[in-house]
Amino acid sequence: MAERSPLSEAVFRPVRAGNAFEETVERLLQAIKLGVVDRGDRLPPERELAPLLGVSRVTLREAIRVLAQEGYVESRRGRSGGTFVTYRRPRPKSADLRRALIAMGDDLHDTLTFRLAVETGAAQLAASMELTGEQRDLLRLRLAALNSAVPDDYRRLDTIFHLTIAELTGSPTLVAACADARMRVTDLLNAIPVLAANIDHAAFQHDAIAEAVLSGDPDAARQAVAEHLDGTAALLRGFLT
Amino acid sequence: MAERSPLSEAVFRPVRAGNAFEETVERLLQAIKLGVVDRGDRLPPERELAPLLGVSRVTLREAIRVLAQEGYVESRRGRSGGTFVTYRRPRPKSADLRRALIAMGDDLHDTLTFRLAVETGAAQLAASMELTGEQRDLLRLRLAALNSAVPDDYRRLDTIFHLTIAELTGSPTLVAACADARMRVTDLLNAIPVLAANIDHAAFQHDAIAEAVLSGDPDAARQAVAEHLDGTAALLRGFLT
DNA sequence: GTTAAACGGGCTAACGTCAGACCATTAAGG
DNA sequence: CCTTAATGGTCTGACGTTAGCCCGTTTAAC
Repeated sequence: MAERSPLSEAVFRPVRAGNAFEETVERLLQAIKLGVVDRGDRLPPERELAPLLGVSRVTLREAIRVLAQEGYVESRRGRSGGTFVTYRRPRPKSADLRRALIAMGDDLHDTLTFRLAVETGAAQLAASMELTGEQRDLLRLRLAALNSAVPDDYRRLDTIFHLTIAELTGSPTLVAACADARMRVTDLLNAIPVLAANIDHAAFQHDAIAEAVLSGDPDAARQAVAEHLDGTAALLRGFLT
Repeated sequence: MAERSPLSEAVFRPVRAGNAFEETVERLLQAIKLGVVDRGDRLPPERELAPLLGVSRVTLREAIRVLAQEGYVESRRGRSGGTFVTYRRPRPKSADLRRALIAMGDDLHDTLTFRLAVETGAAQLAASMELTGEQRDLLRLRLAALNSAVPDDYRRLDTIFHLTIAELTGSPTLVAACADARMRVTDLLNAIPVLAANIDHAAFQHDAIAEAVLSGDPDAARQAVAEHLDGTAALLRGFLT
């Protein structure tokens, strides 16, 4: 009789996360923090971006205004003007991390679980598909970029590598889900120092993931992603104790 | 430079699927068609449901009005009144299925891929967790209900069984993702006749899934779900040729 | 039998959002 | 150098959405 149950909660959950303005800010932040648009890059012109986001130009501009005030972007007028990303990842501080972790509360388990599910699912599927030459090249390219990243660019290229796996499945919904999942841990990851030892370890795992996907070994791909994400999850949970 | 790429598309996709009214209709249809609220069940009172959906009562009532016109629900006033589900799954017609399949177009691959990813991910995770006695009982209960379902109730209880797996992970986001994925194939599944042979085969697979989850065998759980969903996917794709 | 609680049904005034037109600024192209 | 295209910046009028209040109906509780 539709008592209060997780199923009801899943279906009777909010239809929208906030008002159009807030959601637009959030989405632009996602693009910036995930590094889909890098520092110095230009956002699409307002007249293109607004319809892409399904929002009026007025609303989009309000969102941009806030981001400009917060120092994420800068707008320039005139031909070959536009809105440019100025965001710099802040220096990681473990105090930030603790605060962010505590702020997430119960959502931490939800977030990490969801991320593990969608990313392992994506890797498994990507590895079980017939990939075109272009797709293989793309994955290799992204892996190489990640492996030769300077520390400042590391998180950004790591994100893009992970999303590339999802991209290979050809499911836009799955890519979006992985992007959302990643976004929910971005602030946490950005607060973790990028240490050489960690990078080496991660690089090893990234190679394993790419290798498994390219050689068409679904189980190995899933396993490699699971181990990789479990490492991050354990690291984060460790800060909570 | 943020060219047109799957990554940009993922992050510069619409912030909302439609207006509040349309999304509310869609969500209520989800609740009804997935069978979270069964025929004869009452929806939560408008004054409770509106805030749950994050929408004003006016908007909710407009959505309900449409659903009432379409014959999905009926409202009664007075104490112990409310809005009651009257929806009956229509007789499956293969013409409906063809039409629905063609209408989905490219979304079919996206939908099936996404569903496979999230449901296998959920099963894998559920099987790798320490389940409480209550959780184990819940899963057994839902499996038993499904196995003794009359044909009319079959799809509904099948949906609930699948979502129960996701529920075990304790991740509301993952449950929501599975519910969304399921919703996107509901119309297709409802257009497939419920044949005894298919049910038997599915029952076998459902047992395998539950068994794997309960005995804590992640790989078997994932595998069983994958086989189960691949069967459905193949069936659907078969109708397209 | 009376009362009060729990519903759906309907108003209104304020606010958010939209589409579209127009202005201001800058640099590319001729 | 001048023109024009491409951008951000601004305004207006219409529409969707909201919060809050009150009404009408039904029935459970007393």
